[in-house]
Formats: sequence, C-alpha cells, structure tokens
Amino acid sequence: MDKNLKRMATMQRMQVTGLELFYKQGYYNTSIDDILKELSLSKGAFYHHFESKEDFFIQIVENLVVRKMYSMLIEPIEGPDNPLELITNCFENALETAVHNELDFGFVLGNFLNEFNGRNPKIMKHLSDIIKVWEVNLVSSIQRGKFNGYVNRHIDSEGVAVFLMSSYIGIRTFMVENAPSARKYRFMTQIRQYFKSIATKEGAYN
Amino acid sequence: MDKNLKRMATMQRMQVTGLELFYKQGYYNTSIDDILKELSLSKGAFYHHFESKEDFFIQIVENLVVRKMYSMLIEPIEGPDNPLELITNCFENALETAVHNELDFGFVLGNFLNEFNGRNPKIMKHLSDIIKVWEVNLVSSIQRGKFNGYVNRHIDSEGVAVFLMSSYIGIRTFMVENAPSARKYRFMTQIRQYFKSIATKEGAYN
DNA sequence: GAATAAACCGACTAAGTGGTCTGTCGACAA
DNA sequence: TTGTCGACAGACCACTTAGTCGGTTTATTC
Repeated sequence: MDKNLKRMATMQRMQVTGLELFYKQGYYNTSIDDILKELSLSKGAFYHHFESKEDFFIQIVENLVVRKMYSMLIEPIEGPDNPLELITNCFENALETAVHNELDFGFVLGNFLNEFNGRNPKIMKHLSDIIKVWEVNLVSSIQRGKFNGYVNRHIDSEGVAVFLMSSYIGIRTFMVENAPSARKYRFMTQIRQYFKSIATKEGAYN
Repeated sequence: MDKNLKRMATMQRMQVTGLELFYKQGYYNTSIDDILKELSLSKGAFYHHFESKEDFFIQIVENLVVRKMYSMLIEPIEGPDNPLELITNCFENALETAVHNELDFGFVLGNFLNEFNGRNPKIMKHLSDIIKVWEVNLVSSIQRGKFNGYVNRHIDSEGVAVFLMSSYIGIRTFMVENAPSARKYRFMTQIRQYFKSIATKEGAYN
C-alpha cells in the first residue's frame, strides 16, 4: 500500500513535470533526459514506470489534460441556465486563468493538436477524442438553450459549436504572443456580440 | 548571371521542399537530411547556400510564407467594396484551398506560431510581424467599412480583427483533423451570422 | 585551354536521442 | 537473518542531429 503510494507519487511528479516541459518546449523538442534532470531522477526510474515516451505522453493526456479540460471547459457549461451566459462565463474564466498563469494547462490541447496533426495518429486519436467530448457538450448545451428559449431555433447548433471551438483555439494561440489581457477583452466583447445575434429576444442575453 | 540563376533555382527548390516538410512534420521534427534526401542534394550544397537551419527557415518565412499570406489573406480584402463581403469571400476561398489541397500553405503560420511560441524568440519575431501586418490590414478594412457605411460605427474594429484572426487560426487547426468540408461550411455560416450582427442595416450584407 | 570561382559532394565530429540492462538499495515477510 | 521484490541508478548502445571541411565538378572568362 505504502509502496503503491510511492509509485503513484513518483509517476505523478514525472507527469506534471513532463506536461510542463512538453507544453513549453513541445513534445519532439523535449527529451526524456530534460524531464529527468528537472526531477533528479534517472532513466531507470522512467522506464520502470513507463513503457516509452509515447506511452508516457498518452498517460499525461489521459490523466492531466482530460481532467483540466473537464473542469475548465466542460463542467462549467452544464446545467439548465442560459447556455450563452454559461459559455460566456466559462470562456471568461478560462481566458483569465490563461492571462495570469502562463502554465495553466487549460488548453495545451491546441498546441498538441497542432504538433501531432498528421504526424502521430495514435496520439492524435487521444486528442481528438477529448475535442469530440467538448464538441458534443457544446452542441447539447446549445440545443438545451434552444429548447429553453434562450437560443434562436434557426441556428445550427453544430455550427455554433464549431465556431466557438475554433475561436477559442485561435485566441489561445494568439494570446500567448502579445498583450494577452487586451486581446482577451476584445475577444470576449465580440463573443458577446455574436451571442446576441443568435439569442432569442426573450432569452435576455446581456 | 546564369550562375546566379542556378543559385536561385537551387535555393528555391530547397526552400519549397523545406516548407513542405516543415509544414507536414514540424520544424524540430524535420532534419536537414530529410530535405536533402528528397532533393538528392548534399550537406555541402545546403551549407553553401544557407548559414544554418534557423537561417534557412527564416528565409522560407520571408520568401514563401509572407507571399502566400499576402496573396491569400491580405490583398483580397483590400479595396473599397464592403469589407464584410470581401472578408467572407477571402475566407471562403482560403478555406476551400485548404480543403482540397493538403499542402496549401495559406496558413502554415498557425502551425509555426504554435511550434515556436516561447521557444525561439528570433523566429517568433518574424512570424508575429506577419500577423501584425494581417491585423493592421483587417483593422483598416473594417474602419473603411465603417466610413463607407457598411459596418456599424459602434463596433470595435480592433476587436473584430482579433476575433476574425482567432477564428481563422482555430478553424484551420481544426479542419485538418476531421470532416474539413463540413466544418468549413459550418464555420462560414457562423461568420456570416456574426457579420450580419455588426453590419449596418443599409450596408446590405447578405 | 588554362585559370578561376562558385556549386556541390560526402565523410566526419560532437552532442544528443530513445531505449536497454545490469546492478544497488531499502522495506518487509518468513 | 535471510530472501524477495519493487524503486531507482547510471553506464551503455545504436542511431540521429546540426554543422564542418577538404576535396571535386562545372561553367565561365580571358
């Protein structure tokens, strides 16, 4: 039991540091030795716990990335309230975290999607699965919104989802670079503008 | 003169193939040997023409990427017509190219932005400069639209630009992965929806 | 046709890379 | 006390990487 705890602790440490470095430097540009140096651990330790670099990365995705994704972008939009409000607040919070915490892993996914696209189908599968969950949740959120009279019935829910995901991925790529706070503000204003155009008159969005 | 022509031809060949591979596999994941094998050229040839891998890449950006960027995303939105129409058509075309031609380099920039972010400031500088040109052109296009009565005066031009750029970067990341044509269609529909909401009544957008 | 210089070749180097393997060490069970 | 086993150490391997360098080819110029 105690042994198992130690095992878990070490693996966790490796994964956390791994994600941090993969995020900052990219997967292909980060060596296992980089991670091990950071932790003062050895090759032996690494390959005792993980099969390969790829296996290691997939475990990071399944443990850390998925969880962050759920807590930051999926759970906050569940519920019977006006989905346009929920999504606005959710993006607002997620982007705020991104502004203040360079290492929020709220959307590492965008980076990795880019890095593995057409290069590593196995890893891509894991990443797309997460995106799919996000998409499904967005779509059903919008549909609930239609049902509850918040969202205009003529609007294509799938379309809204694709559009929202695209914008979010884009702004995240974009915010890292320059004046993140100003860009966040501008982005959110336009999201509200867009939402107004797909809301019902009665729904009272904003 | 002829010598110079040959020099240019070889350099061009290297750059074209280089961009293709860097785009497909990523910069850090593509070796110079990969490129040279493709061209049946030697290390000597490469280092005779370019200082380093980094220098090589920067030249690719300055030659090929900048040009594509201008022809696909900047020039098409210049002109006195309704900028919302111009941008719609521009995105439509750019995304159509993306759907049919896996190697359209219309927005390699998104990939590279991601790959070099926080990793290689020198290269990032070159990439951000291009983005800045795009941004400036979008902003002035929107402002022209306001002036000419196509775009609502209360709208923040900078905001629209940031929002458009984000969405475009996002959809490009997103389209490569799955059902690009359907996603393109959905995306464009929502862009039109958004544009309607920032257009003037008289401007007759759509 | 000799001289010259640019274009190109490819063996080489030093520093990594992912991954293997033999081993050490301490906890714990018998 | 001894034996077992999981956590970890780190030397090592085969291979790849960006970049170097002495040399050869090729084309032009006089």
